[in-house]
Amino acid sequence: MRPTLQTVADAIGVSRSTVSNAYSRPDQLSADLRDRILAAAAALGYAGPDPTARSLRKRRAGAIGMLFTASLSFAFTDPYAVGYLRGLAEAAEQARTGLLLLPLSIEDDAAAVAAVNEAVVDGFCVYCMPDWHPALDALAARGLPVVSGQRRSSDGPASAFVGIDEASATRAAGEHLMALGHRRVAVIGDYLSVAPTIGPALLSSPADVAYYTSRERLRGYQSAFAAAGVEWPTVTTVNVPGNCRDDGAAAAAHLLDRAPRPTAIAALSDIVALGVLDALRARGLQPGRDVSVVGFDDIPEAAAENLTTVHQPASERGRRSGELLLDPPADPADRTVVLPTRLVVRATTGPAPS
Amino acid sequence: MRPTLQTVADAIGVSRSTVSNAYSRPDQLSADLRDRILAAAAALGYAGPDPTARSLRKRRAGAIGMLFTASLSFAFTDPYAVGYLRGLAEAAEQARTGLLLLPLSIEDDAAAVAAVNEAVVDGFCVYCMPDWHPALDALAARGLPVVSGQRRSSDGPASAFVGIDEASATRAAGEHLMALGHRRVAVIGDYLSVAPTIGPALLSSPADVAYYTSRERLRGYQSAFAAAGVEWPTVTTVNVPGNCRDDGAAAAAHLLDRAPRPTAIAALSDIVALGVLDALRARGLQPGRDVSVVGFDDIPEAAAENLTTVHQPASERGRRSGELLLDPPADPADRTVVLPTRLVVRATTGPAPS
DNA sequence: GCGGCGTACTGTATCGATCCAGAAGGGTTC
DNA sequence: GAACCCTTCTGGATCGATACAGTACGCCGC
Repeated sequence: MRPTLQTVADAIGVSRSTVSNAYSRPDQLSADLRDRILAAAAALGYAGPDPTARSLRKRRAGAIGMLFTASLSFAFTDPYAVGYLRGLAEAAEQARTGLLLLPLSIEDDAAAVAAVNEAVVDGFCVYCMPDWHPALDALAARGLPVVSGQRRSSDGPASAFVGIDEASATRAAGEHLMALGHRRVAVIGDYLSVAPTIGPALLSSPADVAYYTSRERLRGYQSAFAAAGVEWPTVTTVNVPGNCRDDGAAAAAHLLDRAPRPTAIAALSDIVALGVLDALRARGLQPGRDVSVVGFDDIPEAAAENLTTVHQPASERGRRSGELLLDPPADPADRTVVLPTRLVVRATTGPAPS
Repeated sequence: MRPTLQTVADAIGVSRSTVSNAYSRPDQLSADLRDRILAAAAALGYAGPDPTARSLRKRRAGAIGMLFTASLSFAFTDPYAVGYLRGLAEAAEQARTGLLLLPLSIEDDAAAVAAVNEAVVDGFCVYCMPDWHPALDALAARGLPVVSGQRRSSDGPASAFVGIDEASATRAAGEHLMALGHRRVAVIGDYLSVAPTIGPALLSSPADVAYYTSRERLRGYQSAFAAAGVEWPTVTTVNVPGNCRDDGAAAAAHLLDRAPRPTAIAALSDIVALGVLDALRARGLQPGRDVSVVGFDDIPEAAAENLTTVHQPASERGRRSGELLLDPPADPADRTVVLPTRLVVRATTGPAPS
């Protein structure tokens, strides 16, 4: 049997509490006794207080949980998500806190709920989860502090927000397209339709989208387009099941292989936008001349491929989220952080072809 | 006060055990009673059994710990590490297990040890840690299963290995350089000298390096060079404090700004090799013609920049590590997995200039 | 009518620590 | 030398659950 505090205590004839103090409160006992205790512990192969038991008694887990888009492994394929994670990890590291990534299998909601309920953490960060996901309800039920990047009507008072103004970010991008004279436009994004398939989303309104980030970004485009007289029903929306390059290319095919093709394509993420660029090149079309393309996020690859996009501070978003979670400000007003975004115009947007 | 099992039990006059069974073993009580219990729990705001207490009693944490190079946030800047993490996350997800990233501050060893001792996990994965790091001793003391990518003399019997044959991987790369006629060669890597500074490492032998991965990779180069008559003392070694592009460029400067400069530079990672390429370009030198450069890892950027490198399967390494940790094979022989590597010759190596 | 059996639920022990009120002992103060 | 303090250590209560042996009871067979 593995040794416990009691084992060590018995070995040298002191009380359990004293051994505990030897580890956790060295000022509570003489240096001499402490040395003897640690020596005895080493001899017995006792590695120090059991973290689980300690967590139970201290009511502190020493870790924060991270709830991520769909599949956990997927998070590591998106450079933007990696940037966010880096920031979050920085904050956790600073506070000497672990970072628990939760397995959220997309097919199995019950497993996701179980993951939330079994997580030994002091709080949660939520990032890019569809609004309807049952894990979010489970999370609210646990009553732990939550920092989210998406507002949700049912958010409790313990919930904080760190994010950007998604709608005004895409409004700027939309105005850019309108100013260039584009009138036949399309938008590609994930969670636009319920079914996880590549194809037209047939959205009567952005409000129908059940995923905060996509919904808000669509709203921004909608208002920019409307201001230039381009009404929503004339805008083609295409859904992608995953936020990845291949899906972006496949979705673009739906738009490019029909006439008349749109003169501008707005993707709700850079990864998807890069896929659109692939599709253009495959058809001998030049981005920015034949078809304009806008992304979102400004990941490193976007600069490398000269993609016009909306910049948002990925790692800072993660870092601020972590800080807010680990050290919540007393004033509720400080629990909402809106970070700045900016339109980065590069080579993939240009005047609409006449 | 937050409700507990007892609160719910008292509310409807059953025992604590029965409420526990309602959640964990539904077959142990009538469906009717179970419904009443869950209803009462919902009314009281009880979100289900406390994960910490459950972990203590069940002797299972439901998470695996990850010990990473130096700083946690740093891990997310290296595409190879991200690939490894993706694989590990995949395995964890499959097993419905969380992934706890531990904060290993590089300046503060005591904090790192504390992080290991306080981690509520069922096992650990170790990746890219210097051999001497005290956290590794703390880890061994905890007696939990460990899967490591580096062999260490003090590894316990519970320890498994998933990795590559580092030395033979670099031997292949070294032979490639020798076959191209290079005789004045240099190696850049991290942990080559004790001090975390950019500069010559002054290594009398690879055996002096206290970091498994770098040591083995150097050994491979040493043997390839020696076979071609290039003795170790004539090889220049340069240390980089961090595994990043800028450090690689700065280290290359030490080699390129003196005469005679080496005709080939081997970097122990792609990230550093890409920095070397930057330094070459900054001096108007052409990689593969004026100076040959070899990397290690074969990250996506390596292909994009046509870097000759050694491919190793990043995410598979992570995935196999996770699988081995979560489902340890009975036969100790199966606890060692050596994955294949392969030299990928691209444009940054060429015949030695005469 | 009684043993045997299965189902539904109870109650105590236990997981491995920390908290905290209090006791023992030595030294200081007046 | 009584009162007081400080340091050092103790022991019972507690954190919130699960394990497991045991009880109560209905039902079946004979």
